Amino acid sequence: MTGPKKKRHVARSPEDLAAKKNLILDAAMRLVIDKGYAKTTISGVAVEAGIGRGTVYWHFDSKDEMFYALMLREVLVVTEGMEALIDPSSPALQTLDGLIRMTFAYYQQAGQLFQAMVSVIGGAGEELRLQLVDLGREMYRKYNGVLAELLERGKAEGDIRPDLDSETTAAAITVLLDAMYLQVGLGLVPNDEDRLTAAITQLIHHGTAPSGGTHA
Amino acid sequence: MTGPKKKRHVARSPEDLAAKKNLILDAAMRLVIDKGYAKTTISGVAVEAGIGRGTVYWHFDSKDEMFYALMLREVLVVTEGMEALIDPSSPALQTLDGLIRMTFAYYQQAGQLFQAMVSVIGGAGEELRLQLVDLGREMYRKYNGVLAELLERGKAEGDIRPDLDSETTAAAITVLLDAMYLQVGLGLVPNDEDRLTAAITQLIHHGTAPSGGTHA
Amino acid sequence: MTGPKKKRHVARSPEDLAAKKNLILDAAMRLVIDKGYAKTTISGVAVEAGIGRGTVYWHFDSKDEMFYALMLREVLVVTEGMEALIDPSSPALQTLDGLIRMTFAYYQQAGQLFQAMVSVIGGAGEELRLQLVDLGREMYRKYNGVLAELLERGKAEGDIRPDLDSETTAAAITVLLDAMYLQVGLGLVPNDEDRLTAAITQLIHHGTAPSGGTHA
Amino acid sequence: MTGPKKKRHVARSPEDLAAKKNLILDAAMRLVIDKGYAKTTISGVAVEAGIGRGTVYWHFDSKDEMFYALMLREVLVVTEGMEALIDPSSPALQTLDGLIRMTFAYYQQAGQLFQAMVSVIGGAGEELRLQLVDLGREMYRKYNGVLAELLERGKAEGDIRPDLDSETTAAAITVLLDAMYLQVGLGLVPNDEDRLTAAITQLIHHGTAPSGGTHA
DNA sequence: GATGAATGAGACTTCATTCAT
DNA sequence: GATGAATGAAGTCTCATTCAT
Repeated sequence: MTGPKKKRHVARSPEDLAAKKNLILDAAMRLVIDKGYAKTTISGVAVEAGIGRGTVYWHFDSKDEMFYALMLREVLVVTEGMEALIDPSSPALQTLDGLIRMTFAYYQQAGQLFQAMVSVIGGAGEELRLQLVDLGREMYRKYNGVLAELLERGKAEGDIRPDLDSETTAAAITVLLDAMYLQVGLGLVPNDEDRLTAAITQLIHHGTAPSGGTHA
Repeated sequence: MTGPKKKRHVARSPEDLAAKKNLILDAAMRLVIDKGYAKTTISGVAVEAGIGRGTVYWHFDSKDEMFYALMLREVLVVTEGMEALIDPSSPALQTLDGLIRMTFAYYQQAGQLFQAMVSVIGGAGEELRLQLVDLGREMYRKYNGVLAELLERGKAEGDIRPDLDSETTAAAITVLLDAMYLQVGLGLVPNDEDRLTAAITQLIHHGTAPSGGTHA
Repeated sequence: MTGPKKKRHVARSPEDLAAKKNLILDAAMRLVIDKGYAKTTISGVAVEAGIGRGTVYWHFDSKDEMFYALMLREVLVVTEGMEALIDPSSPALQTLDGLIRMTFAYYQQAGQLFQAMVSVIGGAGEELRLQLVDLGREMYRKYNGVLAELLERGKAEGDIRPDLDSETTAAAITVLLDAMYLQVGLGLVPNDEDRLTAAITQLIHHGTAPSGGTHA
Repeated sequence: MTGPKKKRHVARSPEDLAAKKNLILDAAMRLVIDKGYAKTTISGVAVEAGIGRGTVYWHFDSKDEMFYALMLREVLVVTEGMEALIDPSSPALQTLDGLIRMTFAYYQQAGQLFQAMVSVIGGAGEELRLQLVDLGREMYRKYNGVLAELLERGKAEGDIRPDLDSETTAAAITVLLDAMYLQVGLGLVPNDEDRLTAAITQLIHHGTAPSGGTHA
């Protein structure tokens, strides 16, 4: 033996285990954002997390299982944040505006999640791919549901046109917010939270027609 | 040589060459849609195209170069289709509606392109990734430009609110159309071209506010 | 410490230690019979034995050492059973017949030992391999010695041809009995103890020649 | 590029391919005899064969598939050699003696096959294991069949006791010859072809009973 | 005494790329 | 022009072994 022995931290309590898992997932998240799923290696994750290669496999059964755990964790963070925003006692329209603003504020996080997820879906094996599509479907369903409910509530409160197709419009708003990240990310639109929120809010509420217009 | 010689097609003219290239790219497109970039191998492309493994390398320098050529080809098909639709002599609003309808009609193709591109971006090396981001940026810029111009023309024609932020709204509409595919693809929204077009058109033109409303 | 403490059995006396060792070896024997040496892991042995992974290493220095201990234990069981059968006061021929019958009765055990041993020899490292070859050599030498002695005694008693090559014949009988397991195990020969004993006994005593024949 | 490029021999004809395959199998056979299946690595085989690691996978789908091909090849060599020996026009007893002598002469080869096969069986995965047991069963069945037929023919020719259990005896002789290798290999019995053949022949023909004896 | 988290060497395998034919 | 055999870098994963608790 020539070199000094490496210190070894051993997780003993369930909390330690969860913390170690999160440590690994943090490293994986950083790498998948930086280089994509395909170029993210278990070896790299171990180095980034400052642990041994085999340790990753002690906490996760396989690369794909690890990435599923990562996506699940991230999705929970985002959806829980969203749900916390809903306040049934305030007007629907106000909550809707808040949701839009929150989504943009979440961009850093939600956008990375979106980016990571398509990357993983693009590179993963058949099984993980299906699981992730399910996960994404669930997340969208929840988001759509919240929005559709808000729109319906807005109708009842007289702030939303009664003939609006709530479900489809909810889906449209969802993707509008989500995918907007792409354009921001590509640098095509300045990342100005106020301007973005204003433009989207205006578009959603009043559309492109002139005020009081009767077009089509 | 002991066995009988195998037949092989020898391309002679430039047209043959281009045709062969397209044959390979067709195979690659099919595979990348089906299994994603990471699981699409040069070997698989050769088999799918019905040619020898080495032949792919006679037509393309590398896997990444081949996928760049593929993405470029697909982007051109979509953007050229879009540009063909612009008719300066008809009202802007009518052209905008046509563009929205066309985009949904293109979904099958544009959606696959979108899907393929994120998969390739997620799996590709640094260089190809940057090139593809550039390509996507260019495509979006073009699409955004066309839309912004239409919106501006609509203002001049009195069909669009003069205070509308044309650029940001154009970007919003672009991603709205693009990303809507995700939800359709996930089966969350029924793939009904008429209903989709109507909902999006309504949203864009009139927003969610009640007709004639004065909501801030 | 946050969780409740797990019960654990603590061996105190030497007997407990030996019992625990045997518990582990039992588990190892089961696994090596079922899946072969290569696919038998320390982890699997620990689970099978119902103890912790690290505990195996408290009782044995290494995987190979553990398997050597296992093979040694099994060999002792078989050879001791054999030696108990020898009764110098009864006729050699009768003892020989008893030995043959006992060997077949032992098949379940001896056959598993044989099977396990070749598996371990096939998968083990150089050192264990040599030790096991030594062990096998020793076992065969003992068995051969007993047989050769019986044959010699049979000659003195007039029941065995005086010109018989006792040593080689003893070796032949040994392998005949041992390897017969393979054919039984492969299902090529019915596992009928009486028929097997009769055929082998006949062959050993009288060969294939017609009774009283003078062939060759 | 710093080093000189390695020469590369490319097999083109089917004969070249078969030769290359055999080259690889030769290397694998040498290694599995020397170190056992578990310690024989694809990497090692490639080095031993003087080719690249990946080349092994061009010719064989997996390690197990390669070893199945190896076992099949070796079994064919041995069984074909055996069958070539059968001459229906010469007396059965003489052919039997020839078969015994041949088997000992084959020991170098057959013994290695036996040794390799148990090693592979001990270390291989479930599927290969079952295939090899099938292969061994087939080989034994063939060998047993030839011997049983010879014994039956010997009965008809009056050289063999008519009450002999041909099938069981054939199985006994087969394993006698096969497993005898173990003892020779262990150095317990001198590898003297003449002495071995004589002892076995004597045992088979006349057993251990005194000439003309009426024991049992 | 006993445990299980942690480790890293090394195995199998895939696949982009090269090149003799 | 076209092919497919050959190559080796690199990735995922297993598992014997160590050691803090």
